[in-house]
Amino acid sequence: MTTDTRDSPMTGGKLRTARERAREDITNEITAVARRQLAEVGASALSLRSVAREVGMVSSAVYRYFPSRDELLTRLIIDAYRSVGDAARGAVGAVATTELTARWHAVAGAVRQWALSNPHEFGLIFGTPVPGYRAPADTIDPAVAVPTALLEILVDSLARGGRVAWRDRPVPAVLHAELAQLRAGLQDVIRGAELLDDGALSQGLMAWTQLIGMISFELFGHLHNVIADHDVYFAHQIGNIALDLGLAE
Amino acid sequence: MTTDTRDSPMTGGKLRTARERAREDITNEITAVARRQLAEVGASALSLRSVAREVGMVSSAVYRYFPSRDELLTRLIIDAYRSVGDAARGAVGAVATTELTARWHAVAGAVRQWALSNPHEFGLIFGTPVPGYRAPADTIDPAVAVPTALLEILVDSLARGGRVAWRDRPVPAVLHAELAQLRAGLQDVIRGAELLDDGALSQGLMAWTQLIGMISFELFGHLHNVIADHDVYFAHQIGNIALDLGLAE
DNA sequence: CAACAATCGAGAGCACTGCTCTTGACAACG
DNA sequence: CGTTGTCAAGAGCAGTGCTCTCGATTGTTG
Repeated sequence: MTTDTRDSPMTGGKLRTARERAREDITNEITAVARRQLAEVGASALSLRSVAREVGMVSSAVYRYFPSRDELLTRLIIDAYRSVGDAARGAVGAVATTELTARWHAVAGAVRQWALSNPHEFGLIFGTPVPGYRAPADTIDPAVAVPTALLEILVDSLARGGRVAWRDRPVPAVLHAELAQLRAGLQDVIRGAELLDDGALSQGLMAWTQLIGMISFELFGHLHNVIADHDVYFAHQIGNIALDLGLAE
Repeated sequence: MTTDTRDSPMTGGKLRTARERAREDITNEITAVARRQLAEVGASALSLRSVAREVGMVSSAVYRYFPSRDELLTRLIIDAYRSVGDAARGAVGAVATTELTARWHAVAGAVRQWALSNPHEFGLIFGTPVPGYRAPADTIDPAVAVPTALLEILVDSLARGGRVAWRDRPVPAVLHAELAQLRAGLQDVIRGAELLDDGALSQGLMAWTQLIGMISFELFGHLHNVIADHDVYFAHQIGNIALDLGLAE
């Protein structure tokens, strides 16, 4: 991505000499330092001035690159989504495609391990939203990586004859319509998404909620005085969820 | 509670004239104003100075009543737990004890409605923990109200012959021991807690996680571009969870 | 009742924050 | 070469949590 120099549609294109390249470098350095400090002190205590100090600039100079602290946080949110998405994809890739239960455990465990290793980043994206939180236009793309990885497993399972735990409940019409729309949107990103009938899609969303919910409980201290060995508890519950999803052997 | 004057064991007992009574009044007023501002601007933007201003004091005076901002927040956390616990108990009390599914829907809906009405308080207790977060010594008591209400329903169901959705999975020994300890602790607060076998207790914890997880997703914006009609989605998933719990008819 | 001790509200002050504005230096482009 | 746009630096503003000091009020005790 550094070789190509022509092919400039209009404004961007080739890296416009020092200025433009320096700007990108410095922007990256600021976000890198910010990410480091975020991991250390958490989002609420992250100080733009402190980041500037570590980078070696004065605080007002940072505003040339980020219009506000919230925009910096938004950038960190995007990075965090990308990071956890990469972790999930990497874990899935290390397991045979046909080993559905193993894949489910792999992605769930990878997300949890990522969260345990980066608690403040997890809190940033799954905890209380920051007040001046940026519109999710740029965030939605990387945010869907984890649920996509989950639903892909479910789709593969359905394709191989797996059936979600049956519930003899009618799906309300309005929910049916919503799920249909969601399924249509998923077709662009998941091959075979049409296999996700209402029950499967609901259960898939539920599994995603359960995964993040369990990690949140563990990380935010709600398992205190409830469960001490989080590892085995998590693994067991994740196994139960796999049964709910009816992952095909 | 204002009539009695004797009966002082040693230090506290009767309200020790003006000083002590004024102190309690002012403490309550500060927390009341803080709670109001919390609901308005959220925890991260809650300013001790702003609270002091609204109360009519100077900021340093507030420190006579709360040693730090974090202690004020801790107090608000306790209040929030109490508030949501009251909401849950109130909802449960309005439903016939034998209507287990209705009770489950009632408490789940009550918690969600409370969260929608008090999003910042929900974020305070179930979102990213505040950095200087106080030891949970005072918070555990009111924090168990909601899960207790849930497990009580499950216990009643088991007593009436209900059976949690069966999963043919062995429970690891260490988890079995943990659940036994948890069950022992629950005996003090839930009559019949011994009916909660490992599977039921696991599923009960899972239901609690699902409930809070779903509300978190809704409130923190993770259902954006996923599900638009949160009401029907929530109700449907809560109904599915009821089936998992095997609530007896 | 008077003297002492504890408590309280107010004010000043410190170090810090996000953010704005101005100033002077440098690079890019005509 | 000169003009224009970008940049880092500094000063400054309003706000924050928190500490300390200082009178004033209240409670307790000799």
